[in-house]
Amino acid sequence: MAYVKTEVRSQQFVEAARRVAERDGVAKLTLRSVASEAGASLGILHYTFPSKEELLASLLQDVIDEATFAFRDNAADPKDLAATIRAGLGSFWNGVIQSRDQLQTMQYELTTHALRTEGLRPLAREQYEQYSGLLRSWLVDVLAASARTSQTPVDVVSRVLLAALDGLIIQYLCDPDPVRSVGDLNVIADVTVHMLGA
Amino acid sequence: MAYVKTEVRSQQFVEAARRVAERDGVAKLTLRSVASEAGASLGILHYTFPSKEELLASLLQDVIDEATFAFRDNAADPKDLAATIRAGLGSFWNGVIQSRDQLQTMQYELTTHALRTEGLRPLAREQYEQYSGLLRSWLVDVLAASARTSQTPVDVVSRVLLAALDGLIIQYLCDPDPVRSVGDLNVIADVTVHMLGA
DNA sequence: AAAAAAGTGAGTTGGTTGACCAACTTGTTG
DNA sequence: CAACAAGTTGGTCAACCAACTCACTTTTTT
Repeated sequence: MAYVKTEVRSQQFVEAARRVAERDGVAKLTLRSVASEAGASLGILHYTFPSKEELLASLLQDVIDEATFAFRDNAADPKDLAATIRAGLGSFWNGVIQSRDQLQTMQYELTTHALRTEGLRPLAREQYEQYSGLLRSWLVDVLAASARTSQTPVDVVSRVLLAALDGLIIQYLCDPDPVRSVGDLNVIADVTVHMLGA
Repeated sequence: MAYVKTEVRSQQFVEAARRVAERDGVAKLTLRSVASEAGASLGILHYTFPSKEELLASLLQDVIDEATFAFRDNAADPKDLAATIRAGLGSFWNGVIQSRDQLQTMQYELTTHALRTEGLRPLAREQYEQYSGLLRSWLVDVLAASARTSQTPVDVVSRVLLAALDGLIIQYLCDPDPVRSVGDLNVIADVTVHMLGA
């Protein structure tokens, strides 16, 4: 095993942990499985992450940091706010459908695990603050592009929108029907426009 | 341990399993912990449920069967559909807030577990069909009371509403702020009325 | 060249887990 | 009431697990 700075090694382990958690589930993530996945010895894992909880905290943080909804790709049309919203949500949903289900499942597993683990609970909160924050800034941009202000507070809209998308993902995981989910998504888009007050 | 029919024993174990899963998390639900919780020996548990998966299937089925949103308590006001919706969702949300968080957390744990377990996956689907079905029939009743028809297909409305509520629950679990959540809920109520086409 | 950092691999401790079984007790039935 | 089915018991099993130690080697830094 090559000699690299702990910082780098740490990142490698986090990536290995992510693969394991995604493939086998958070419940089956053990230090051994992670070490094996990373092709490293158990000793060095323990050297890098003194405890399993610290590894999981880093994994969750990594998942949080990575979250960047692919909204910005679509240029905001100043004239048609509704179309911009629809396009943004559409490209987001494409990402969800294309990413294998296991990634989404892992996120819920991580969240519930964090809720059950005293030391990780703040991260669960941070996770959702990050998500709604991303949606919020997207909405702010979209509104700015069409020189409007929202009727409902943007904070509220972003949280409700996040909630709807979150629930839609769960339903999609339980019954992966692309047609149905896209139909539901369009209604969510309409409803979002309505909240913004069009 | 008294001799009782397997059917009864089975129900006792499911109840014990529910208590354990709720209190300690699905991950910590072991045959031993369930047997101990039920005050029974490990052997009789294994006799009643030949495998852990069968026990979990029964538990999930039990959770599904139990689901009855407390909507019907509020009489539908034929004149004010919006108020009826708001009242219904409000009483539902009261139930969520009053029920210890752990019950909700357990439901997500059960769902993700079912998604990861080949034999249980159909139950995850059934779970969400049941939930959206309950919302659907409530909406149908509410609409009927005010002699209206929905602009958006009721199936779609019930799924989107379910999604929003589901997501709201997760956010509430991660950051239990009653004031914020009730504010968000009211927006969801408005949006629901909008979907129905008022 | 010395010190510090990174990595190794084997081993220990003290557990938990799901599955399984032989023997036993109780209930039921012919 | 004998026989059989149903229910119950305590214990065994092999596998796995997290956490940690330790003596040691290799690499990097100073």
